[in-house]
Amino acid sequence: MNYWLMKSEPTTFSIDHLIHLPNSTDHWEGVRNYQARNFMRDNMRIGDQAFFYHSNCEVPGIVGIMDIVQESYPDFTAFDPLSNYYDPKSTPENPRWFMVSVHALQKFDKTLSLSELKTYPQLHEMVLLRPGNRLSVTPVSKKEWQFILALNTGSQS
DNA sequence: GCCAACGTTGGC
DNA sequence: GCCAACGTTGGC
Repeated sequence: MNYWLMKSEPTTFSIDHLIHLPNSTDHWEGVRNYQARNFMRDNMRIGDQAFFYHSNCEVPGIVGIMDIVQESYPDFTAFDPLSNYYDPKSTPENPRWFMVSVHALQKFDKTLSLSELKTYPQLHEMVLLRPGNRLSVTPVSKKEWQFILALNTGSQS
């Protein structure tokens, strides 16, 4: 099983949005970066788990946990001229962008902030924390995953 | 809202 | 295939 971190701007799509959908499940739309796409398309498997990360907001950080419930399929928002994610170069015959389906497992009581994550030497190698990293989908090592989960023991909802 | 870092585009 | 110009991301 692999572990991931997936970013979303909460004003666009937050963990609360996800939790309140039927089955707390939705497609993860709008990834328009090749490296992030490749992680989703080539490496994500059903049962993998991912941190839900809020970016570009007051307190950026990890806000909960998801699991992958459907492996990659074409991101249909790319086909919709009315979508913010429309890309005329992606067609149903030859899709360029892909999405997975995610399911919320848990929301943390409190955001595990980026600034706190940066204080732990155990996390210094995290892809998220690498200088200049902007990838919206990044791998998380098993050790990093377990360390972060342990930080939240006792503060889960 | 600023801006550094990075990715993409497109002329040549 | 180089690389300058431009657009985007996302912390601050």
